[in-house]
Amino acid sequence: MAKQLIDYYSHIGKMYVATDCIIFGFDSGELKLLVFKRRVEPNKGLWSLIGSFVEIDEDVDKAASRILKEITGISNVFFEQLMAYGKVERDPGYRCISIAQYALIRIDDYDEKLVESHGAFWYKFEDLPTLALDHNLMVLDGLKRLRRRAKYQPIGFELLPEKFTIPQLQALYEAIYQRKLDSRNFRKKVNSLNVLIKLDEKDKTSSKRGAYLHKFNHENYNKLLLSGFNFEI
Amino acid sequence: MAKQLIDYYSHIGKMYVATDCIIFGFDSGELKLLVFKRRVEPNKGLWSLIGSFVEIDEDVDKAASRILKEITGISNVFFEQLMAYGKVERDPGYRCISIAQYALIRIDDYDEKLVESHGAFWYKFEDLPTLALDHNLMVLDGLKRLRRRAKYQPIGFELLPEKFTIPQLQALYEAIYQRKLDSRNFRKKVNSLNVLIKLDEKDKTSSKRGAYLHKFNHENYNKLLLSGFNFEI
DNA sequence: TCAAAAGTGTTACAAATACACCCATGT
DNA sequence: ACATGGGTGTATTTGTAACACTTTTGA
Repeated sequence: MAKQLIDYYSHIGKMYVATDCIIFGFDSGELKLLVFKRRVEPNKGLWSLIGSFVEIDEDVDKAASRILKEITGISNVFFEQLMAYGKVERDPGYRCISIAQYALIRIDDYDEKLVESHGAFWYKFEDLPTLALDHNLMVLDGLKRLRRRAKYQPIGFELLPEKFTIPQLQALYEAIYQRKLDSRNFRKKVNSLNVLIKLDEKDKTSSKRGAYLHKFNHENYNKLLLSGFNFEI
Repeated sequence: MAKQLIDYYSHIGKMYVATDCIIFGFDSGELKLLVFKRRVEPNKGLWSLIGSFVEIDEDVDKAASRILKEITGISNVFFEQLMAYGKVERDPGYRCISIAQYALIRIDDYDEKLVESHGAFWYKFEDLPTLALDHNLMVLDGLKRLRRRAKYQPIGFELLPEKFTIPQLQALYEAIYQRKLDSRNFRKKVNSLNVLIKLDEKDKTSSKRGAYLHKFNHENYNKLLLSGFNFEI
């Protein structure tokens, strides 16, 4: 089949494969999405996700790493494939299948200049504008996945800076689920996981009293990932 | 970008897109997978999933429907995209990205002749042989997804015939999770969902006493799908 | 009459939820 | 001194898990 089909698409056109990144961030207590002014047709000028064609000698996930590195300057951004979008008419220009990835970023971390030089903007999730092509659909699917995933992996933690406070963590989960959580129950749950190390420092940026900073116990965190885990809140 | 890139891949080779189907079935109390003797290179003669290239003017999910229809003779097989597999070296012949789909079949339903004429075989899940390319990986990922999905959607029901008994339903879940379940707890849970209608008929194929047949209350079932749902067992 | 699967309830334990007040500090 | 967000404990409810016997009937 390989040989007969090496020119499978030649008489009818070409198949393109791209990958697009749904980049979630968390800042000022709000869930945000990184979007870009589109510089190419179709839909030039619209906001869109950032993406790229997949090179012929490049793994799909490598392509996503490459994009994320280019945009954020960080080379170990957490990301995971969402799914492929393969409707014929999804891109009016030509036949292009896009593999959507969702990525979680610690907004503190990323190189702000790089982001700005790419015409990017962090949109609050609720205020998201119409995006190019089928990108709004991708984003909705991405959020659904994020929510589901957050229940059986401590995935939300990927969105926080190295050191963070419990109220910040709670605000993150409130942003993901779009509802208020009870702080006592939340703390109880988080503590029971045994993955946080309380530091002696306080963060006073959001209150006079200050909240204790915490960091990860990566060892326990990894154990937790393996043993399967439930963060139903 | 569309115009500059219309020949993006021309100097280096072509990008192929295929879709492969992980077809789960359930029969004689066991979870099974439909596999095929591969008739084409690479890996000719090995068992493999059934798949096809995606036509240039064909939606990816339409391609999957087409394959499933061809093989099983059924046109409304339940299936869902798993994810795209995009490693460069996944197919040694040429660059081909495959979008894996997982499908659930009521083994009673399908056209047995069609399946046989395609060189297909229902393998017991535990006895699965080495499959072509990265298909074993796809299958493992597919099972993981099936298990996770079965917890928040009554997806397992798709694998059963129109009329089925509670013990059959339980055996199905036991096959999916590969562990014994307590029949009293199982029945309690199933009943609490309010999606089954008990019929007056009995199925006596597996016991002298016979077990009551049930069918779906599709209305309640759909409500359940929407309201989010928990089938932790 | 017996073998084999179907069907049925209760108790113990664990987890989720609901709920309200004092604390520390900068202004 | 007061406003603001941080931090803490208990009681109730809900759901999960463990557990064993009786029923039906064809062979």
